[in-house]
This record gives sequence, structure tokens and C-alpha cells, in this order.
Amino acid sequence: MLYNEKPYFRLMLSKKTKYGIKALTYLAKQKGNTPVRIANISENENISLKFLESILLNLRKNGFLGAKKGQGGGYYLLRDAKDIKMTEVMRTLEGPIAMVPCVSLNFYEKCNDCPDEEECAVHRLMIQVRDNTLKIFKETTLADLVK
Amino acid sequence: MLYNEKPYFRLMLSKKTKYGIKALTYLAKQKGNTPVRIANISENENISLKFLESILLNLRKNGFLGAKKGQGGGYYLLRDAKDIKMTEVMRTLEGPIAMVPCVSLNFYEKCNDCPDEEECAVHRLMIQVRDNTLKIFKETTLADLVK
DNA sequence: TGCATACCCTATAAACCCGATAGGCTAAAT
DNA sequence: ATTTAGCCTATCGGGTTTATAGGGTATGCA
Repeated sequence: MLYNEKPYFRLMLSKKTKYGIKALTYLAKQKGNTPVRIANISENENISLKFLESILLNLRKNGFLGAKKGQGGGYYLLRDAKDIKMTEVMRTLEGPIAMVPCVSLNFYEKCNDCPDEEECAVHRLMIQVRDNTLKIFKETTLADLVK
Repeated sequence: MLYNEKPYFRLMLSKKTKYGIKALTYLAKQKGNTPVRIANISENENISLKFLESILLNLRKNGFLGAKKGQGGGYYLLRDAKDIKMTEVMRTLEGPIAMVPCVSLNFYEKCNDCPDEEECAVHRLMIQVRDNTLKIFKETTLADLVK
């Protein structure tokens, strides 16, 4: 096999998700759940401020974070870190976990090239991958990531 | 969580890989390893002919397939199906299996925003995912997919 | 009331990739 | 020589990502 040229990571986690998880763990580390300014997180985690802004907004709209405006304001976790499963975070930030729509639990979609799903090799293989990945995300909470 | 709008499968297997695996299994099913025409595979698996053409060429250049030109020609498997691991197929068609370059075995790359890799929550999480996915691909051969 | 703080929201844009198609070239078989 | 079938390059539309810019709006405090 040729490993010469630099490959393209097609199945790569988006920066959005990466930054989002980092921000969440950063917030989970705070004592007393006091609001943290975006700029604070941005500096400490080396994330572009404006980009981070949109990510945190997204997390707020999806029920993970609360926000407080004005002096002394910022973002804070709405729920206990040990109650936040990675499945939720991944699905919110990254989208479906399945690698093929025809094995997605929440967003199933039939392939238009497969007459019989049960006969499809890709289908059977990807179900295994989905089950394993899902298991990890289901068993890992934000609290686990802080440790 | 809002599951209203149709999501975008960001971590989706490319059609290239999907078609590639289907073609490989199709060839593995042939008796006597006689050459099969691209058009034959294209019709039976409902894959765009020209697109499939480029995929099979790729697989040939990477040592999976042999080709025979002219009358009675086509593509055929070069190796025994039970010796072809899915890790190879995935890496060839899809690229690295890791979801983050900093946990890639073959194509490691340091994140420029992480001062300490061991302290990074994303890093630790994605190592788990990588190990599990890798295990499946390592233990599954083309012969397993045919059954 | 006024002002600074800090989140909220929309728009824009470059860069990049995917899936597919077109069209001609080359090698092999008969 | 002719047909068959793989080889190879170029191109294109449409979509997504990763930002950046530039305001708007609510809050807290003096």
C-alpha cells in the first residue's frame, strides 16, 4: 500500500465539534458554575473567538448551556456534567453518528442503490461500527472527560 | 434535543468507499476468479459506470485488483478474499480511520491548538473510538462480507 | 439615565471536496 | 483491422466548513 502523499481525513471530526467539546469540558471544570466569558474560553483553549461564539450559541439553544449578559456574564453549564452523554453532544454538534444513513437509528434513510438491505455488505459492516461507537459515546459523560 | 430538520451526515462514508466495497464483494463472489466487466458490476450494483471506473482503477493501482483488457476482459481479485482486511480497504478508499489526526496511527499530526495532548479530552475520547473501529475493520475480511 | 460589558444574530466569503460526466487514448483479443 | 474494455485527464455544479465582519440587544452598575 502506498503511504506516500498526505491523506485527507475524510471521516474527521469537525472543528466545530472539537471546539465544542473542549469548551464544554472547560466549563465543567469551573467551580460553582459561575459564568465564563467567551473570550476567556477562547484564550485558554486557543479557539477563534467569533467561531467559538457561534458554537456556544448553538449549545445554548440545544439546552446544554445557559447564558448571562452584561458585566460578570458568560456561559455556564445548565446540567450536571455527569448527566451529559457524549451521544447528545455528538449528535448536536456533529450530526448523526452512523456512517451510512441506512444504519442510522435516528435518521434512517434507505439507499437508492440497494434492492435488499440485508444482502448489502456495507450495511452489515457499518452496523457493527455504529454499535461500537455508539456504545462508547453512550457510556462516556462530560464528567468522564474532565478527569 | 431538536430532531426536526434533516441532518447532514458529516461522518458519512463516501460513495467511493461504499461502491468500492460493493464492487469488491461482487468480485469475491465470482467463481474461478474470471474477469468481470465494469459495465457488468455497474449494472448489477446500480453504480454510475464512469465513477465506478475510477474506483476500480484505484483499487487496481493499490494491489487489490488485476485487470485484463479487450474481449473477455475485466477486473478480478488479485488476492484471496479472506486475506483482504477491511482496514486496508478503508485506508485505501476512504483515508485514515482516526477521526482526529492526533490519534492517527499511520498519519499522526499534532493539533496546533493543544499544548498538552494527554490533557485533551477530545484526544482521549477519540482514541477509544479509533481502537474500537480499528478492531472491527481488522477482524473483518472481504470473505466475511460475502457470507 | 448613561455607559460599558458581553451575548445575539445575520451575512459574507474563500477554500475545499464530492459525485458525476465527457472524451479521447491505449492495449488486448480475434 | 476492428472491436472490446480498461486507462487517464479535465471539468463542472453544488455543497460544506471555517472563519470574519458588523452590527443589535439585554444586563448590571454608577
